[in-house]
Amino acid sequence: MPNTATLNPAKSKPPEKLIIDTGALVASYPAVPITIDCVIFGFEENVLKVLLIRSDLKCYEGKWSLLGDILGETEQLDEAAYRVLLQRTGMNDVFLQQVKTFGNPGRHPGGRVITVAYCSLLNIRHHELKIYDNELHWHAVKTLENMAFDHQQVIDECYKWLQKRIQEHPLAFNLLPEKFSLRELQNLYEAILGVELDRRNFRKKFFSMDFLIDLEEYEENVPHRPGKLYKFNFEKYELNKKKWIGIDF
Amino acid sequence: MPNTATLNPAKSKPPEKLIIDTGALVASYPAVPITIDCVIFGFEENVLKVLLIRSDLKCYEGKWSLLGDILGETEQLDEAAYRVLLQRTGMNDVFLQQVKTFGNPGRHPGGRVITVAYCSLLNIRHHELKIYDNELHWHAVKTLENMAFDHQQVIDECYKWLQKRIQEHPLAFNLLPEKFSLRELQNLYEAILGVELDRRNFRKKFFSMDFLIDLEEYEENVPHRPGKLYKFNFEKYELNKKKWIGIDF
DNA sequence: ATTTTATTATGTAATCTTTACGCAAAGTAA
DNA sequence: TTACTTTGCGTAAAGATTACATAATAAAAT
Repeated sequence: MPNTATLNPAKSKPPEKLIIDTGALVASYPAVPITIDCVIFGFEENVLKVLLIRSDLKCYEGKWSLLGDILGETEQLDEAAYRVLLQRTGMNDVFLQQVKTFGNPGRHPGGRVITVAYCSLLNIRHHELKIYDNELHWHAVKTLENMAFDHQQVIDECYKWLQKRIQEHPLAFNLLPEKFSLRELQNLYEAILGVELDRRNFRKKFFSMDFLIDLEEYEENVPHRPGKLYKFNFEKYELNKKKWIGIDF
Repeated sequence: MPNTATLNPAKSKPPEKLIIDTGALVASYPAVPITIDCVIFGFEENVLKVLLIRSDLKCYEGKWSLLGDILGETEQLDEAAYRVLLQRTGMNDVFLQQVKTFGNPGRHPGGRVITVAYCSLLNIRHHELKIYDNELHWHAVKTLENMAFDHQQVIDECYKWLQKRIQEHPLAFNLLPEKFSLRELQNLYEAILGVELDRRNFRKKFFSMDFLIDLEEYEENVPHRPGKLYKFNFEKYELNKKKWIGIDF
């Protein structure tokens, strides 16, 4: 027994009988169908959007649904999420992260189905959609309605996750073109967080973090003075990112 | 169609045929057994501990396992996690939160089992264990070994979650007695984060947050000058907690 | 009773960060 | 040319963090 266990010999009892046939054990467990749902965020015209399709269930006729699929029998969860993305959008180089599992017994009209929600971020401009089955389209996150299943709740949770996460991690750059102006970056933060930020302080903050590479290039075809273009230095970020957040709540 | 959908009528196709029999649909899905595993953290003698039992599988004989159980057929995920906690420890007023779902197809020797990991925090002193089946005991998190399944990985993820979370949320107070000294609070942070903190600045930080209630009571039976006791003002925290974190990474 | 020791409690100065602004320069449109 | 918008740079005040100093209190040792 490891030295870390603080045993109480008077009370503690070892397992009654060890199970040998683990296969029979697992076969005796009730099983539940598992799906993966992808909340795919994009950013266009200064609006945060999410990719949705029409539900193909009669009882949700006309309603919108997340991109999802059944988990393959030998598939990893992450693997399945990347597969859903690839099958439904044709894209495979996209940010993706598990956010939360939803298991309300009544969430699917056909019986219990548990879904693992993944959040994904992509640049709408860079990744042109090539598949349009089931009216696959971008919808503004702020004005969603007519969602099938519990997908409004799933999106709400992923949106909250994104709002928090984008403040502490360089997620924004997955939603922007590779070359972006500081104004575009600020518009993205303002749209996602729903706040107004001071232009000059925002700029100062990002320059002080020192992860932006000045490309010495300028915006084109803008109806005003063109801004400088930057790209994010992911290599430098990986080496220098904050380890210590600090106690504060 | 909602005004938020940016349709491309040339390419977009509605669902081919709507599914009416959702029950048959769900019944056709492959199903996977689901378990809930609870990573229950406690704090004792300035060491972060986790509650474990002996595995009752022959192939993991002598190895340690998280407290878990199969998800009931009509049970919510959170509900099942609270049930596991109550059944295995006799406690029901404990902090609990979903952290991550683990679905590696090879993680269980008896076949595919997906587990939803919950993180739980409790005060070892306040909640005396009353059930000791399967050698239920506290183990120091830092020196774990001989874990069954992928439970080392599950604990690692929950520990990382805790390290981050405790800096931004008042979780610490679930691990401490209701009345605590600032020294105890600091010891807890130092043990969980694995850092040394300056006593004077730590104290200043917590006083400036202004969520500690000075009980005008003092420690007893300590072999030195007794420190003042405090409790955490959860009501005030709920009203005044930070909404805006700030961009920083 | 006095001294020693450990620990609590409070303070302060220097540095860094955040916030709230001001203003000149560059490009577009009247 | 002039007005307008937006970029880009700057600065001063307030606030937060860091590093370190010292007095006060209680227990234990002399």
